[in-house]
Amino acid sequence: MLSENQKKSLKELTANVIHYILDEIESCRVEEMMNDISFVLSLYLKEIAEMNNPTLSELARHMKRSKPSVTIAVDKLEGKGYIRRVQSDQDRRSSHIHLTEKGKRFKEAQQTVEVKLFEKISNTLNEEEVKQWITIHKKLIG
Amino acid sequence: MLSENQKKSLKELTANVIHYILDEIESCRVEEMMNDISFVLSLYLKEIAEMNNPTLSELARHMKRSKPSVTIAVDKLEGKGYIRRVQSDQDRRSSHIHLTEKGKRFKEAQQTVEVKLFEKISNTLNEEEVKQWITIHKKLIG
DNA sequence: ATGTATAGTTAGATTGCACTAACTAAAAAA
DNA sequence: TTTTTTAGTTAGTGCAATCTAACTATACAT
Repeated sequence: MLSENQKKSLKELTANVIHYILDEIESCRVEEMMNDISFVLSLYLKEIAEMNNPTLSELARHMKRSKPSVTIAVDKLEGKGYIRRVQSDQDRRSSHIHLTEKGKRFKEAQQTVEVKLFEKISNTLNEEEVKQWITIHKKLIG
Repeated sequence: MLSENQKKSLKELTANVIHYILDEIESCRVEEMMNDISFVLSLYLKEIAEMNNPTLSELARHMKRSKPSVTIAVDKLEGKGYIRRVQSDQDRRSSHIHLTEKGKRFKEAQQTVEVKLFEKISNTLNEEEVKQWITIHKKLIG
């Protein structure tokens, strides 16, 4: 069992860790392309990057948006050069949404937070602590 | 030095940890009051909760928004019962923005992510691992 | 006391993103 | 073959959030 003091310290630290991560994410977002595309468009792009060349309908289902809304978002992302539509061979009605090189760069930029955390861990902790970190987080999220 | 395999594993795990946290945050937000106030209003409310009964101008400065924008946001939050304006004793032009009980409940709801992580750590890890977690994260964010 | 600066609001315009309804074209089912 | 379903777009609407400009009322400085 943890003592009350340990609990208090742990609570504060978890709060700080969350804020640390959120701040990192925020600063990445601001740096990257917040002046080029809106927050909402970045969510669409993120979802596209995570799915595997989805069709517009699949994307609409995943994001729980109407198809007209998604059409407009995809139009904008295509206009900005982040994605392109590639007509399906199987179904001539539908297109698959592919990331362009610019879109892939966005995806990498999104990963910056992970990379930062990874580097922080590699650079800050010694080997033993890294092993502990891995063991602990496998348990936590597993 | 870490081996290539260890690096790979660590990279994957950091990415998973970030996603885990983001998913938790997302689910909290959706559960709580996303049907009552918009994402943007929740950012205003969060900032108000973090500041100490700010005036409208102070809030505008902190959020880098124009005063008319903030006026409207504060009107909405007041209309929804999350905050109230309290006229300043020193300066009759200005009001301080106070959280209502409902607003305070929002603040607590925002803290749910931290609480969840705290509980996850307390419940999942043994005492030794908790100590390691604390040591490691103090180093990481310190 | 008079002039300038500050706190906040109102008015009006713009933009982004969401929706429904109605449509076209293709696919699937009858 | 004809009917029904599906993929996606277009048109039209509404709301949220932002801005600037102009305003009122108070505070501060000269």
